[in-house]
Amino acid sequence: MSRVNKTEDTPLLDDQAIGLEGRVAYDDHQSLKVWLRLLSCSTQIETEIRKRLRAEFGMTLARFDYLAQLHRHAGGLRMSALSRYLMVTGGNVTGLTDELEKEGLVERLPEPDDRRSYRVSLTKKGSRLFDSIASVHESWVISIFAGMTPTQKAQLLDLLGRLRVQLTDIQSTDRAATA
Amino acid sequence: MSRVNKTEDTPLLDDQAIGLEGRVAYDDHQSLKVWLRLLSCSTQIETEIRKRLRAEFGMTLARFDYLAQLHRHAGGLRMSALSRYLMVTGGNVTGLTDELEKEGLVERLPEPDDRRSYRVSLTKKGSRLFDSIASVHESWVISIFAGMTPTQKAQLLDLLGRLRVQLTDIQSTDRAATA
DNA sequence: CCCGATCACTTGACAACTAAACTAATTAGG
DNA sequence: CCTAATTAGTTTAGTTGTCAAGTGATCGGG
Repeated sequence: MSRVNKTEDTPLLDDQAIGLEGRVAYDDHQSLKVWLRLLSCSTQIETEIRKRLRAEFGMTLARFDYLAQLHRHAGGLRMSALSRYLMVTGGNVTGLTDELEKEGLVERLPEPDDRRSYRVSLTKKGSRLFDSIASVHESWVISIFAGMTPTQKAQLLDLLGRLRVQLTDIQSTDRAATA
Repeated sequence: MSRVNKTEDTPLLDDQAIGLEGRVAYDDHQSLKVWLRLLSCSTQIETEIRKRLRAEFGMTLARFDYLAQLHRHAGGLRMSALSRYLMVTGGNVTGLTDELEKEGLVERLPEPDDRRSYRVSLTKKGSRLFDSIASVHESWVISIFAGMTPTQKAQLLDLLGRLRVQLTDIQSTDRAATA
């Protein structure tokens, strides 16, 4: 959850120390401030949504995400693809699938071309359940962003887009370094 | 980690469905898109930093955050205050304190006015360790935000500030509802 | 072919966190 | 004072996720 400092924006080191150190040069901790605030917002929203999902629907955020991915890919998904979309490990997907299948919300269908693999898909019951939760979920998100104008939201979306570009760059160099 | 949809920005429901539902009215899923992208960025940065902290310093993110809070509050902090700053439960703080104390990085000092309470503080060793990590940590963050100009970072900081205002509003009404 | 490498998924051990019950100290009202 | 309620921290059990080893299916070069 927390990273360094959620509630305040004071630099971790004073400017003089950084200046002497000479390593990060004259950024005035701006990047650190942005990151800490970004993290703080993200964590708070996540906590709030998790709390409401549990309180009103007895639903876990992980399961909701799982169902949402299947909803978006109506033809079903391989478990490996789910693992990538959800950004969790395969072992976790196996466990979630077991539970959701036991409750009749999803089903493992055999993959004709590859007997190692399953195609996981929403059942009618799972689809109905997701639909009933999704619109309420979106109304929560809308209320969280109610303090921003559409223009501001568009700006935020754009700025985060730039950030995302940098992130994919960094992660591809990580992979290159490992390989 | 994942929420609904990290890798794409396609709406969960098509516009027509929302229009018929009439509940969230003409937002065109903009808020949902922003939230998903915000979450995606935050999670990716967090994962990246966690990975580097472990690889280069054998340090957990939770412990680094813990040390950072103590560094910012040089006089030491009560464990309850740490719990609030780090946004974790008290039980978690107890466990982290036990480990860090065992390694000689922090110390529990008795609180003269209140014998129920401790004042946790960095030791010299803990302080040195944190200093050595903090500047490298900030350089990582700076490189992650390297794709944005200072002006863009300032904009992002401002927009997230607006979001945070809304969040504190929502959470105070939550508390009021519970009480 | 076939054997080694890879891939899809499963399993089990473990790490990190939460929630709630618990202990001990403090505060406030009668 | 004394007792009830609150507060600080600890403990325990349970949840959720990771990591790494294991199993069986598939692919590809000799």
